[in-house]
Amino acid sequence: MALSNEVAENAEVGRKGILDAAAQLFGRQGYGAVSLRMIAESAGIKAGSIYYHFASKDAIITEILDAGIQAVHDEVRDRLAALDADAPARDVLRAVIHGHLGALLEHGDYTSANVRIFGQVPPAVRDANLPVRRAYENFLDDLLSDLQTQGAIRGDINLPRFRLMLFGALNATLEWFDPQKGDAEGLADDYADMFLNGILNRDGEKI
Amino acid sequence: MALSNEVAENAEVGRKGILDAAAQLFGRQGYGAVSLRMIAESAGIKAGSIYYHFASKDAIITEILDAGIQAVHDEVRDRLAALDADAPARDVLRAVIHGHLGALLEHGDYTSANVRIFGQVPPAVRDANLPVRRAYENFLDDLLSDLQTQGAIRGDINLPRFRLMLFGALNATLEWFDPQKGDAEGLADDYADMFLNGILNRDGEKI
DNA sequence: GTCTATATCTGGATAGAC
DNA sequence: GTCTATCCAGATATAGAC
Repeated sequence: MALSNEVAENAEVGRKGILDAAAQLFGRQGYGAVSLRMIAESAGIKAGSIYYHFASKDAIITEILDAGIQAVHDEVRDRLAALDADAPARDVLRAVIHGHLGALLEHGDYTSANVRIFGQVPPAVRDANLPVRRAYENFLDDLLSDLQTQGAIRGDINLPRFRLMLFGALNATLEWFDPQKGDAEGLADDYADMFLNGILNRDGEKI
Repeated sequence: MALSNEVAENAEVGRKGILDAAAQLFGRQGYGAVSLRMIAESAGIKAGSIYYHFASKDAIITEILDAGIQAVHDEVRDRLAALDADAPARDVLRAVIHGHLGALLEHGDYTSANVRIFGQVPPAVRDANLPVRRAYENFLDDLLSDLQTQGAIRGDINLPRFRLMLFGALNATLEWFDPQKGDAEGLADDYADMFLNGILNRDGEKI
């Protein structure tokens, strides 16, 4: 009986256990600071065993990076799908911001690992992640383009530049926001308000 | 004659040569990817010689991080000082954005190194950089607070949160903007416009 | 599928000659 | 102030037992 139990326990670690442990460590400590020994210990196995599942450290990173983008893309897509077909532009943009920020701050080590370590990995690994990134960028650019054509977004806004600005601001929240202490949805509300309406007081114009 | 020339050449490398080489490499490749041997080679000396000037790799980083923040702080302060005393809030905020972005993108390896590697260095090094960061943050918070009291910034804007959002968006430009190809001042104009006025079309409200 | 043991390399750091 | 030579710790990765 002991044998079959041990086998079952070992089998549970496996590939996913390594990926989960690695994603958590990379997201918190960065690419260079995390060794295969640390990943192995966190996953409950020995360092050498990792090579049964992955060919290299970079192979692990590559998979984590792709999963991270995909999770954000999926979350944003789902929130948009939940809207009414005739939802106003404000709600569409809010859904994007809430989805992106929610995936980043609340769901998961893969998304935060992606944001944190993408700039630190070797160029070859970065290149491998580009197709998935591009797909998400194109998805958003199409959406924004529609909103601008409809007249909801000002015509003089440079859309790719706005997207880069938005991503920069949203992704940077990882560096200081703690979802345990603060309210991620409230943060998304504040950000959406600033992006959509600006910070200047317009009382003078309205009156 | 040869002797004195050689001494002069060697003396020119020294402390500053090491810092400059290190800042450039760190800013481009990240903390973990840059070794002391690489820094030494780029500075034109051997790795062992670095320890005449610095006690450790972290001592080099610490100095670069402080210089980076200070350069941005100085640039923003100077641009504000160049304004008329009764300059409108729009111009004050524009000066901040132009100064921060200008220091980041055009003047120097130290500022970009700071943004790129701050999240990668050991905690002790990060802590050492905090006082200089805090000083810049407090400087901006005081400025924003004045503008809000005057009624220029909407009363319901959470100022520390706006500052974090602003920094996130501005600092992220390092990841994609190339000042050789694009116009940094034009970029600052676009960003300032989006932050101050928002991206939504307001024609309907005005008419 | 995981273990132990180890090969190989590269990193930061030190000592002493010049 | 810089060089050469070297120590030592820690990294990725491999080989073969179980």
